[in-house]
Amino acid sequence: MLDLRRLQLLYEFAGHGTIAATAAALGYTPSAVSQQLSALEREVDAQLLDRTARSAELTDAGRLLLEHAEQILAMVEAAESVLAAQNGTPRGLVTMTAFPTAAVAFAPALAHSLRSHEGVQLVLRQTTEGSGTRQVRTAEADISLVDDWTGRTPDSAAGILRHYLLLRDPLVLAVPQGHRLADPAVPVDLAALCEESWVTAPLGEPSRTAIDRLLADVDGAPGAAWEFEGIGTIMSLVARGLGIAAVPSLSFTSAAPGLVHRRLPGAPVRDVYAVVRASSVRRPAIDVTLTALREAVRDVERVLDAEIGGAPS
Amino acid sequence: MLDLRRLQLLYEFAGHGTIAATAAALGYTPSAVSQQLSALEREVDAQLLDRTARSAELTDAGRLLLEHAEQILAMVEAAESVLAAQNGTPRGLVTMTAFPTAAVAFAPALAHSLRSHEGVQLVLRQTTEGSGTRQVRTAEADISLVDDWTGRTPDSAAGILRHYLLLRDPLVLAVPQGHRLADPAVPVDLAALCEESWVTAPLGEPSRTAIDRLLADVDGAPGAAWEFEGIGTIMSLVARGLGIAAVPSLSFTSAAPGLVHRRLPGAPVRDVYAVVRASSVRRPAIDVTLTALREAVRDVERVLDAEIGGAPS
DNA sequence: GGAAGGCGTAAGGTGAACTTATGCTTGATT
DNA sequence: AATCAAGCATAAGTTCACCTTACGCCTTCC
Repeated sequence: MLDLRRLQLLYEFAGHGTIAATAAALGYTPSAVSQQLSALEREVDAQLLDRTARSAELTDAGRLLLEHAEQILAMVEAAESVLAAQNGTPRGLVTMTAFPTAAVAFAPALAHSLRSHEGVQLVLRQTTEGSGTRQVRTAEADISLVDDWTGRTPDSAAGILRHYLLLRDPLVLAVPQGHRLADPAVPVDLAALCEESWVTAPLGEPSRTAIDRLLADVDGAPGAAWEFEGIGTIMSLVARGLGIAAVPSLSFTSAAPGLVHRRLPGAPVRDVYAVVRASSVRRPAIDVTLTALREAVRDVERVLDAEIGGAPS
Repeated sequence: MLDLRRLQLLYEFAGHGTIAATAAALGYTPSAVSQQLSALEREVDAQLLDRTARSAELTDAGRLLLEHAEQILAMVEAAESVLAAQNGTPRGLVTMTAFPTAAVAFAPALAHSLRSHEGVQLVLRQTTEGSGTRQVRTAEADISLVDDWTGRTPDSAAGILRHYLLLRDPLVLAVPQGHRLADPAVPVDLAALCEESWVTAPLGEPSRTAIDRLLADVDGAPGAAWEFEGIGTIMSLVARGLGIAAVPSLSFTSAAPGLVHRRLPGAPVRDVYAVVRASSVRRPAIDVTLTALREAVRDVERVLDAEIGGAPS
């Protein structure tokens, strides 16, 4: 293994021309320089200097090594300065997963908020139902956006995980334009809703369970004519007049035109959390991503407020 | 100044994932690795590892430094292997100067002989009258080809310089095709030559002095109708029938067609030397160039022999 | 022909780096 | 729940590399 200090010495020697001058320039004795250059020669097993009684100059091999040394030293210097320059500024790869609605809802605002941090590279991936927390635990992801319909504050697994509440996302009614309920003047009556044609998520999905519960409170059930997977599919079918649906308000960030939303009295609300390992909270890149996430949430809330009217309680 | 061994340690750590495994792989104790990585952190003044009680992993800064370290280490390795690979094989820049005739005469054969030494880069430059030796002394050139009409062996300046006799180059007669003297059967009579029309170099040039001396021996002088500078010019004028000329035989390596040569009885001969600093003889690149030069001389002699017939005495 | 300047080697001291020893924390196993 | 094993950090000691001092050799300049 070559020694950088000796390469530096070779470089300085090439600049000064004599061992004595090199030593003087670096604050060493000539003897030290001579010994170190000899050691360098032993290391590369080649004669680097042509030594006479009163002078020493580079051989061809010395010049060859010098060329490489200059490149290497320049690269080392570059590495040092790069590291010094962005000491403290966040940087690195952040892997984030999110349930589908959140992924599409926050992605644009997130990208915008992170644009000022050039060194931070974000990978955003959709998760299937409920695997987000596991992914954070196993370090498959650094951050995961998860939703919770129970309203209980999640346990943070003995301090390993940390949960940040991002927003509360109520179920709202989606109706096609021109529908009777699209008129804001018409009150939303839960009991009457049961008579409508519904487009719903399959049984077992949290949002389906939530609307079933709500209507069960008034002793009804959605006229579940159509069951489809995927909020996007459901919304587009509603827009085409197939029926009405109950969807989380977040879905309206990417709603097709021709859709009207109505607030549902007493509607269930889901809590949207960011899950992070406690150990990675200190990482500047994670920290920056989390604040960017909160910014993105504010952006989304502002858009939803303007569209749906009135912040979700 | 960063330390390469520590960068290597960082690199190995990144590959093994744990300090203990890194230590085991390199034959160190875990303590040593831990201490050295800590030292590296102090050097760059940044936290490179996220250390917990039972694990340690790279931070973003660590990964950043790792990227640079990989490049640097690769470059160092390349430098080492390059130096090792051509240890002993000649290499480097060789600067050679030569009086004009020799430069054009030897250049092609030299280029051919040096083709097998990829690392040797030759710069060949023409010199003006008599400056070759000075250029070698002052290290403006490594080798210089000089000519000497005196026949004395040159002094080597107290061992600093070294002279190698390359060839003896006689003055020959150049006549145009169709000229009376172009017939080999016609004997060359010095006294009769004085009646010819001559193309000569200007007074003071060694070749001019030489022919003047030769003809003075028979109480004559060239009918110097035309004086021109440059052997090439003179030869081409002779080829066009302007007159005859006496030129060193070397000039015929690049003679225009339509020229015939005749040997001059008792013609002066110049000695062509290669001058080198004694200190640089040991340089492999110089050594290789000198042997290539001798090869080139043999090539040129062979060509001249075939053309002029009979080696110059 | 000294004197000076430059280079190399020998010997000695200092500091860095590695080892050994020890303790702490965490995750797994019984 | 307790013990064990694994991994990391720190403290102290030892070894070795590197720098200095001292000295000799050679060349060059006055």
